[in-house]
Amino acid sequence: MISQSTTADKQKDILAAALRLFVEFGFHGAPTSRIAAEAGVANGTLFHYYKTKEELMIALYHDIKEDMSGWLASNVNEKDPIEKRFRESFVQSLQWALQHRDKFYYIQQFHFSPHLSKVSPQVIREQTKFHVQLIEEGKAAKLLKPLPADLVFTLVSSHVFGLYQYLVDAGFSAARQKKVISDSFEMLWDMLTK
Amino acid sequence: MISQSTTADKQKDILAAALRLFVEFGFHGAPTSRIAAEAGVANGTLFHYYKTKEELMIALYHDIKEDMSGWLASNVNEKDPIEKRFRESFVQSLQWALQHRDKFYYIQQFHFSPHLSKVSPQVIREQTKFHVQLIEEGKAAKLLKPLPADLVFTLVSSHVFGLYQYLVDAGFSAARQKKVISDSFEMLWDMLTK
DNA sequence: GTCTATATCTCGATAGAC
DNA sequence: GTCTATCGAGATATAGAC
Repeated sequence: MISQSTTADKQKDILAAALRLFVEFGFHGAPTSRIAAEAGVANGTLFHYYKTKEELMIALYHDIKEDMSGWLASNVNEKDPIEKRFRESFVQSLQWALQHRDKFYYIQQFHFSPHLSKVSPQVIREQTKFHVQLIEEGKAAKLLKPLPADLVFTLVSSHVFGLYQYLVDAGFSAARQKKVISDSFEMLWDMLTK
Repeated sequence: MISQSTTADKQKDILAAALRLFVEFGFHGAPTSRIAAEAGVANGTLFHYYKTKEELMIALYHDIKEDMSGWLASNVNEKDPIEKRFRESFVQSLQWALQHRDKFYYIQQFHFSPHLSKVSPQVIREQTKFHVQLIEEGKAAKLLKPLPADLVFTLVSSHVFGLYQYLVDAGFSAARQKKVISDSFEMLWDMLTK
């Protein structure tokens, strides 16, 4: 019988504590001792799961990336027409980010750190595949302008990042937020298609 | 007579070494001892100019920001019509970034770190004033769509960041690069005006 | 797998001569 | 202002009992 422990999953606790502390204090200001303490595990336990602090940082990065991909996979319907999938990818990325601000912040923090270089480009490429394929489809269907897919991907991503920052700073109501997201997508779509 | 020492300016050396090491190894991986060594000054000298490591990080941030502002101020002509100034701000921001990659990277690294919170929002606001005013002007002249200036600023900034990343990854020739920047601005401009 | 205890080291920061 | 010398604290990581 497979062990289905009802006790706390220490590994998840460690990742959760690491997320909280890295976001609040940065990689520099969050010692492993404190991460272990806040996760409610012994110091040695942390190093049992992650051989080094950096390994923990990278594992956390991957964990969050998976979370994000899973959300998109289950909120974007592969049967929908291209434009709808495009719109949903955009909207749902923003929704996920707004509902997981710590995680989204961590991704950015990690991305602009020397630790990113420890993640193989291969793996990073893999993560964008979903989006790049959608863009290629859009180009093939003559919906999108004939721009390099990488450029389109970059511009869309930036649009998401920028809009996210704007919405966080503005602190709108949920309804207003939805409207701004929708309008912004329209602008982006026009830019890429007309 | 004002002292015009011809000997090395230690403070500048420290900032230059800090930039190099922070970019390569991150805040966590760049000890003050090594920064001092690489700057060719004694450990104590570093702490004479900057009381703490964080103070050094913040000073470096401001130093780079000033550099960037200075570049824009001297490359965007206040007498030009709005659209030209808009375009020049965009193009020159990218040119500066591409020619000062370390500095641009540092700004981003700092921006997504908890240390940013040590810089007063007042000061950050001040840094965007130049751009926001230009946007307000564009709105008043009915050139730009009637969108919130903060939103426009955010979208333009993101566009610059994204395009920068694309160009760095692509490694085009100078001529090709110029063309992509120009075309991208056209797309952005259409999005914000039509 | 998990804990306690601890080794080893390095870092940021200070003191004080020059 | 600049240097040498050094302190004390706290960091990552390991060893070994349970």
